[in-house]
Amino acid sequence: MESLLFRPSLLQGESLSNYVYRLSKVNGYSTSHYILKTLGMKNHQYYSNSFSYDAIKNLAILSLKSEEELFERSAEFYLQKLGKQLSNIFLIKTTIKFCPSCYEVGDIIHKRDWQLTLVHYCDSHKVQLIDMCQGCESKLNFGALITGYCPCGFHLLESQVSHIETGSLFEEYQEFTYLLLEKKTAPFIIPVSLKDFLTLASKTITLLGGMSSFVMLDDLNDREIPSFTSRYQGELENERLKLAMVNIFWMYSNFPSNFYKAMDDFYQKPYTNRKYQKKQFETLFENPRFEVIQSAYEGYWNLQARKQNVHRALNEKYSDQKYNYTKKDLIKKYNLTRNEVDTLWRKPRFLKEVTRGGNTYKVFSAEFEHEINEYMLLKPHLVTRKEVCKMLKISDFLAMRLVGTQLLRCKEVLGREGYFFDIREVQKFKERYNSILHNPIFVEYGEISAAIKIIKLIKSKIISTDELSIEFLQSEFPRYEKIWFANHQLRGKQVYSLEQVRERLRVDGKAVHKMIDKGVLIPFEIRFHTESNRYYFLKEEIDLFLSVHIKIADAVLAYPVSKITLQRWVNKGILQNVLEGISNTNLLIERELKEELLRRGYILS
DNA sequence: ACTATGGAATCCACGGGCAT
DNA sequence: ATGCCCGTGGATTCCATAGT
Repeated sequence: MESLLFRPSLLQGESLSNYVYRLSKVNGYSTSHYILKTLGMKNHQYYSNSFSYDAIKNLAILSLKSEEELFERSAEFYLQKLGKQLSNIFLIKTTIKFCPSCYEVGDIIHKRDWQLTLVHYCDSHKVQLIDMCQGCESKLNFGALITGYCPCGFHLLESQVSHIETGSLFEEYQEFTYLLLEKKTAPFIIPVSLKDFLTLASKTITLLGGMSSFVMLDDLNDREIPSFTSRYQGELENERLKLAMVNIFWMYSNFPSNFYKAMDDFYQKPYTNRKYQKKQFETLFENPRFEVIQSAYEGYWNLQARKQNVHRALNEKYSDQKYNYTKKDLIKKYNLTRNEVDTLWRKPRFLKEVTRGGNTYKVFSAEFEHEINEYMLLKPHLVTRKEVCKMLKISDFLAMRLVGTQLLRCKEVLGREGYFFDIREVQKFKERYNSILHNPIFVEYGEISAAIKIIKLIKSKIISTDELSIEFLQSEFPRYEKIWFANHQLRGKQVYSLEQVRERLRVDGKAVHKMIDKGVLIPFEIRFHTESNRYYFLKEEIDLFLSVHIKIADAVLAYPVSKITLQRWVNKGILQNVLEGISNTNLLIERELKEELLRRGYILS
């Protein structure tokens, strides 16, 4: 194989197919057929500017050019640079775009960069590229450029030229893309390479697809941003792709203001669509380069979460993606001892079974992780029962009584047996109730038992500390005593089952269980041999509970105060919500409410 | 000017009914 | 028990108004 007689130099930006076309022309061939045959190329490769390694090698001999500089002009240059995935989206092969002004001059009919769907105008003439026949509106291929005619008979030289609008966002966008093509990086939110920008664009379109355009382009009637995930669609709708690309560019300019505007619109999409698109977009953040966008994006969802506009599950997605922990995981993460971890593994409710490699393992379910967190916070404050006795100056026996009556709560210490207490709770108990515990007036009522009962009444806000006079106790105490502690045996007592309590309180069974867990209701627990625990409640106790508490909705009817104000008082801690963390209903203590209303002058005595 | 409050509007999540 | 649907409660924001 020998070199050709005439070997023109490569022109600025021309595609390799364009060069082969010129090479044939200057050497006097009527078509490119001869050269293509010599190179070992098929016609469709020529049309799509796809040159194999062998073809380029042969062309280098024919033209006396280096293989590198030839390769750079082929579509494979971008295929190599962007990878297959991005090329599939952004590199057009079967159809072409052309510049009518370039075409008139005749030398350059096709440029390599015009194969990219992000380029829409010719940088030397500032003219919009044409991608379809203006006679029949069908797509054009490279063959049409060579012959000069669309198969319908329309002459390409008769194409109308439209100049780019100066000062438009579209112009700004195109200048940016040419900067990307010329240089390695261009300034964007962060300095981006072509590949970075296309990655960003390919993910972003999942958000924008289907939304109405943020940018006005006068030559487009249809203002819905197209999705170009389907390459076929993308090629057919090249003009609309322009709209998509400019919108993507718009979304990240004036960052993050426009970004948030776009996110707001995205949020209006139906949830079922949104959740998949969201997931798709988030794969962008696998690349750490887009950290700035990620933090703005997460900021947006956090804001929505604060507004209660998104599901909690969506919001928590960022905080913890781990679902299960192995023993090793926990030891490492929380610096636990093996003993402590083993204790956790003895609690079936924390554990899940997973199958890995055909074996079944027990793992710690991350949904209970907060319990470990609480334990870690509690750990430094734990004291033994002996220390509690010292602090409160009480006997070991009384300490056990306080535990039995739930006035002091035992804490579990992982990996250790025995009774442990939170020193802060003990301290609080000491400040509030130690004087009562040691008050001589309870001697009359059976000493310690009476003191415990009274503390319990105060804690339940049934009586206040001001009322602790001898006279009061003599007159009122037996009644309360009867209600709360008369006899721990249920025989002969009127009781409610859990089901009945549920009905009386008008709440769900789950809520009752939560109330038991949180100590709001204190049940009698009866353990049957064959069944799980059954709960019973004293009828009087439940009736009392109902009579001393009031729902916000009922309070609004009973007192001259608005729902919102009561909600605010609860939020500020002015009023206590006894169902906090249990139900979404606020249940107030009516006595507390009345006092507050009186204090603020909402009601008179 | 600043704070507290109420009303309207809006969202999500829960509770409860119902079917399975 | 579990899943689904629907009504409703609470949280939040914006806006207007009253009181200081």
